[in-house]
Amino acid sequence: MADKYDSLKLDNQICFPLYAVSKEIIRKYKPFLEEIDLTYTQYIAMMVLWEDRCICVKDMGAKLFLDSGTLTPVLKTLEKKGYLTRRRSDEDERVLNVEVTEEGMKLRDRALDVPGKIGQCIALESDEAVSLYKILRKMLGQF
Amino acid sequence: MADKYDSLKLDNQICFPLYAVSKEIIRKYKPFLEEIDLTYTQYIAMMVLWEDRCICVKDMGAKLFLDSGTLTPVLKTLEKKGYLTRRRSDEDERVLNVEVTEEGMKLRDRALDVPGKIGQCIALESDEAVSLYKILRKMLGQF
DNA sequence: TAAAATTAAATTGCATACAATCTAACTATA
DNA sequence: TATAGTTAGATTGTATGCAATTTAATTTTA
Repeated sequence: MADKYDSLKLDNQICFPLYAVSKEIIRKYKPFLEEIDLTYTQYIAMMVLWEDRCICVKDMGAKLFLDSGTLTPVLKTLEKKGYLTRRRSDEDERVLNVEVTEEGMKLRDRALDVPGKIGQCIALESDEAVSLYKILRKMLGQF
Repeated sequence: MADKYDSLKLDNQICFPLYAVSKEIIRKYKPFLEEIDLTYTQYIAMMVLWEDRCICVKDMGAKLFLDSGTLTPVLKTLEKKGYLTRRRSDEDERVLNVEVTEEGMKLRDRALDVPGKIGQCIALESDEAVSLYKILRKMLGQF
């Protein structure tokens, strides 16, 4: 029954369904986020700003698990859209502070129904959602 | 305590940790997969071929949740590496059959220790791994 | 304090992802 | 059976994502 290659079967992977589910959910976000002219990456960047108002690229990267190679173009796009400003720190010129604009804060109200819409797409029992959340958070803590 | 914007906090998202954990694990794969000259996407494509030997692009896409826009260049790269052949079906010229080569099958032996190495990086209790797997599979089934 | 080391972003190069479009081939139907 | 519709892959364009490198600024250290 069991052969030495079982561990390489797609159905026995734990990472693959993680990868696939993640992509599929982000795909579900697309139509809702398009209504407020954001991509998923832009959306999570704005989430950070909606909470922190002003944060440097490094700290935002730490929260989002993204490096400057990814964040720089995303933040430049959001700046062009008028949702944030980018300004070097006065104390340390290496640091770039990203600050949400009034327009950026207004966007939050337009995003308010996105989480609910996504919740409807996922359809997990609440106990499943809780344990999924806990396990993922535990894993994130290990990185 | 609770405000109307709570649902938009990064810490209250279920998709974000899914997205972040998925990326971080794929990053963990990188050094192990580099030893056998594969990227993660190439690795899961090879996994399908190690099981099925010959499969068309559409069916592989259904298994991997990837479309031809992603798969075509991945399969062309794997063809260049000599791990598979690409040939139009005789019965239906629209269909492209992808078949693993002997060289591609040899690669499976070199990949045998990858799952174990990744398992050590993840460090989940076995009950957590089981419920994570079950929940993700259930979600995948809904797409 | 001058040189070395470190740090934060930006840049470059490569590999995905995916929507939208295109092309060729097959199928259904009037 | 001619035509409309459908299907499978490939292509195009845009947006990530990340490793590696670069640049400028700051910190450490000899």
